[in-house]
Amino acid sequence: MTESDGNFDPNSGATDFVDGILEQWRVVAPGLMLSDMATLGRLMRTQVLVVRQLEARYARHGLTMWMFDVLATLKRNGPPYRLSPTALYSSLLVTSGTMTHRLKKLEGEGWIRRVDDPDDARSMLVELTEAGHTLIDRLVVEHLEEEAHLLAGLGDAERRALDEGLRALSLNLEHMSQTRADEAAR
Amino acid sequence: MTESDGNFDPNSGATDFVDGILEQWRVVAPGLMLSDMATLGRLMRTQVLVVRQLEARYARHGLTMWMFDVLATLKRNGPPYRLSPTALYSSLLVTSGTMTHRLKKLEGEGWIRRVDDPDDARSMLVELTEAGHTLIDRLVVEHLEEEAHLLAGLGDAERRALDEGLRALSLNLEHMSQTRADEAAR
DNA sequence: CATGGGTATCTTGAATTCAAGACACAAGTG
DNA sequence: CACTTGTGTCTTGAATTCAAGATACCCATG
Repeated sequence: MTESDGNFDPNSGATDFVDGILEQWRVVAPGLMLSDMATLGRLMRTQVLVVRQLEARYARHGLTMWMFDVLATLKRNGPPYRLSPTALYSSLLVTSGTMTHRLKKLEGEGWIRRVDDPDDARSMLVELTEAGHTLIDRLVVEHLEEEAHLLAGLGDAERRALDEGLRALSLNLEHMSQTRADEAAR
Repeated sequence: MTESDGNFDPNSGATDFVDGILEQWRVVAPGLMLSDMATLGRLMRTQVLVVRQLEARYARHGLTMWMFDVLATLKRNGPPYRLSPTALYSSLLVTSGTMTHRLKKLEGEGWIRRVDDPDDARSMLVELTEAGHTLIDRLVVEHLEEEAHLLAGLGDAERRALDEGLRALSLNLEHMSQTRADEAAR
């Protein structure tokens, strides 16, 4: 109970990396409201650690996370397993140029194929090849395994708190960027 | 209540982007355990959205997030506001090469300075300049403002769940990578 | 004090990403 | 139909990152 500011106390005994950071700030700049920094700092840090674990898993097959992301997006959209580059990069939060590059690589590996869009001469459609299907079907299982592994150490209450908290944040942020987009569109 | 699998239900009415993804998987590949994917998918996505907001804020001053990270690390460590490159890149989860590049840029802008370590001729020490102090003192306040803004839409319970959940995940992941590091060191 | 293993920093080259813009086609308006 | 505006994809150049290795120095051991 060494909380002297207006920050709330996340009970618990063990301290993580971010706790150390907060303690440093309290010394150097007393009086700052640090609880938001704590939460978002953990978001940043855990994201990096999760990415590292997942990347290590994909690397066993000579793959990277972005390859999984693209193939999984094509797969989960269902038959005919075909999407436009625009749909892909919008869904994955990257730019069109990034997607062009990714598709070139994936096509070179033989996991996707590009076909002309019959309804729009500007557009291409990207679809999974047979090899692509085989690959992503296997990878999804491994992906879920690895994710389960990453969360396996959490208790039931923690697991639930994490899910509810992230869900709330997700809805909040999506609402915010939606609002921003609407404003920009006027 | 359209939950047919063994996944638990995070109550609530509104659906976020990840809910849509899960629904697609349920159709294409029924029977998968998707709750872990949901949680970690939200972690990934919210991280990107948070980074975008913060970057936009730094950009007002012609800065980027990694600049803030380095300067803030130097500041919060307190007098004499001096750290080795190794301490910096370890703390920030980047490689030594990345830190070399960052320090070169920051030195060019006049926010840090490199001095020889009197105790170890292999080492340099990086310290904040006067300009660096002025800059980071101002930026920290803005940073906290922006973070508060990002979390402002959350209710009390959600806010607390997010914090506790991320804290548990953080401890769990740090423990995992610690274990891995120990094993590798044998 | 020689020497072998360990540490700290930097360099190099490749990969990935983005922003900005080029270009072609689409679609609505008059 | 002509024209303006919007959309979809790709190209280009710069920035950032990492992995791997080079180099210099530290330190414990004999």
